[in-house]
Amino acid sequence: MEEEGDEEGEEQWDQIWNQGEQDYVAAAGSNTGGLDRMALNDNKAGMGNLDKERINKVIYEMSKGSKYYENEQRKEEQVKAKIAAQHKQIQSFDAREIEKSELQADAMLAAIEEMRDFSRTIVHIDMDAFYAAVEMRDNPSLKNIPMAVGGSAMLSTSNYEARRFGVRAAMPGFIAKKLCPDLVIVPTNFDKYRQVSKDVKEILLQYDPNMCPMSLDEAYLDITQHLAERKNFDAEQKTFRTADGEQRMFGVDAEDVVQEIRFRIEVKTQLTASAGIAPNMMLAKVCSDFNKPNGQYLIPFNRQAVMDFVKDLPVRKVCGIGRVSCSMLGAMGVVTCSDLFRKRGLLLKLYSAISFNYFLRVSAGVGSTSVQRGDDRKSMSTERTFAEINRPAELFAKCYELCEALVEDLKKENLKGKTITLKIKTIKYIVRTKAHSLLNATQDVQLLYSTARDLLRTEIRLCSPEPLRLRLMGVRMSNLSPASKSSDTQITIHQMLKKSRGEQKLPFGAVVSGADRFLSFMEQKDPYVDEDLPGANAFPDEVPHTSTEKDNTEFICPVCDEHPEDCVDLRTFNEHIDLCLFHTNDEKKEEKVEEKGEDFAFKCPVCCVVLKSPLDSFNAHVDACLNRSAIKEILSEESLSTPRKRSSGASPFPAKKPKTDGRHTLLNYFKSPK
DNA sequence: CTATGAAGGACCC
DNA sequence: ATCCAGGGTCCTTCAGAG
Repeated sequence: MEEEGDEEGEEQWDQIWNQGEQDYVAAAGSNTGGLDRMALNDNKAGMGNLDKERINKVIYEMSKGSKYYENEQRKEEQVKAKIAAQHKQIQSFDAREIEKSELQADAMLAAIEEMRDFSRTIVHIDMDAFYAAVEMRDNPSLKNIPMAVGGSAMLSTSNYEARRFGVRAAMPGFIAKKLCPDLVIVPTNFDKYRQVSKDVKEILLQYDPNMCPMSLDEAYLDITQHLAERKNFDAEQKTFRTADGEQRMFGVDAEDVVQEIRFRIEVKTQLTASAGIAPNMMLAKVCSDFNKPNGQYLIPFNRQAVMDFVKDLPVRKVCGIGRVSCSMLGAMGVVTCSDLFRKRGLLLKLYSAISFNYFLRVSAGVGSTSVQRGDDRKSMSTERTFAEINRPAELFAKCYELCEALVEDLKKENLKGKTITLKIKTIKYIVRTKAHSLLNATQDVQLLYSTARDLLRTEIRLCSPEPLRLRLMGVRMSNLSPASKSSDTQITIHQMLKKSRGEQKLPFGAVVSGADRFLSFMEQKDPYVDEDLPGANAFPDEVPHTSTEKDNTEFICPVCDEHPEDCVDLRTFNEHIDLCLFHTNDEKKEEKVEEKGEDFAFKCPVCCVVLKSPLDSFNAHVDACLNRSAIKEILSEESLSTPRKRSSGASPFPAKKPKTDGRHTLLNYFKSPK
């Protein structure tokens, strides 16, 4: 979107350009109960102060007392504490230190100046109120009325009518409705936006084949090459016509080219775009916001022009300096980019090298000039907000759902990953993440779930005997690598279990737990068993009276991995899980494993070897077994090329292994000569 | 002492 | 009556491993 939700520029910044400091001071307005981060926080010109006050008041009235608001207050306190700590630190510096730092900073600045580059013409294109504009285009009845795209929980963007009421992106729909009772909220339609985005991209690619899209509605271009070639264009190559046949010819300068781009976008999509033209990406981005909507702005390609532009530019306008940084900087009197320079001595001492370098570059108006498409993605995730869930069984079920969804996405892009992160948000909006890395990357639902489930289980236990009350759960996969061809043909644990199910008695260990089966009949969708299971519709509280037959093999507890005999239906099963969670601590569990050591053997579902190792080791073993190609790489020998054929006598795993170094034992084993 | 993984945040759209 | 998203990236800090 062209605005971040808490800020935007609708008209030229004339009135707001020098307003940074006032904004900062005024932000702690009385209407928001002193909570800066709740305020409308807008820079919009053309909105009377009265309106602003009213809007902030409505937002505050709607928010105060809510769990959300309380959490915002908590976060606000944290920021205040950070600022206080910073203040204390500042006071500990003496003037000479600062002077010394200034000299150092000047040296760095000289290096930055060295790298200043005016040779590239960078353009940032930004579609105006993109989602809203698309919806209005496709449904003219939405034009001229305040509307927004999103849901009652959150708006993605709003049209300009709605913005007059203070309705904007990143605002929950129910508050927006309060601000503007006539507001029409239409649901997002990403497929449509993607299509429009594609149409726009097609145009942009003609000006820069390496064009770099940042999202559906914005992109960076380097039109240097195009400008050079354009000099030899004939009239026809610079002429475009509207749908009505009205034609227009464009010039050869950067501004002409951008006019042309925007013209073509509008002809093709009936949507307007704004653009910024500058010697680097940082400036181009700021510029595209300058004459929004449907405008463009160019910063002349010389040092003086850049410095003039940057002089009074509020740091908040710079991409990368957000709400928190802005108030931290504001607390030491830094509001504009030139303030960054003035306070360079202080900043050097206060911030990390990376941050400080970034600040210096901003102060000098220096930014990146290479619009390289970022390489491959780093992570993939799914998360969902829901009405409170606190029953463990339901939490595990949600977790499984998310894992399934994530795996589906991973497979779409043919990716596998090593690190699994569970994200939870409590009903108090407290966010926590827990991560665990596997030995080898995987794409397998069961493996993903078994890991995520363990993380979730730990969290549930952590707050025991209180229930874990969540409003959001998410699963992320990182440490990604392409799922190789060999892994396409690799035997999945799914298939493996299907095969071995008949002859194998439980336990399978942690890799395939009871939760899987439990979930599978809850969802009427069994991951690896074809037969129908009882109680398909029984979740969570309804007892499947239709099945009186006692088949407790299906009730395998995701906590203790056992199938307790007293579980005859879902109700008793849920009770068991609760009991298990709240009365079994980790020590007990480990004792159990220890105790049962001898008869508690796991049979690897992949290589069929029986392992008498702790659960952790067993998991590690299966990880390894599942990824035979990886093993091959480690080995590059013949001995384990067909792990499944190994005789049961020769375990591919050290029989007894201290579980503390489980992570590397496997590797060591493979490396060491037999 | 350093390279690394986990956890937590800030930011962006 | 309802009562603040979801998909990413990058940076910082901390702790334990090598």
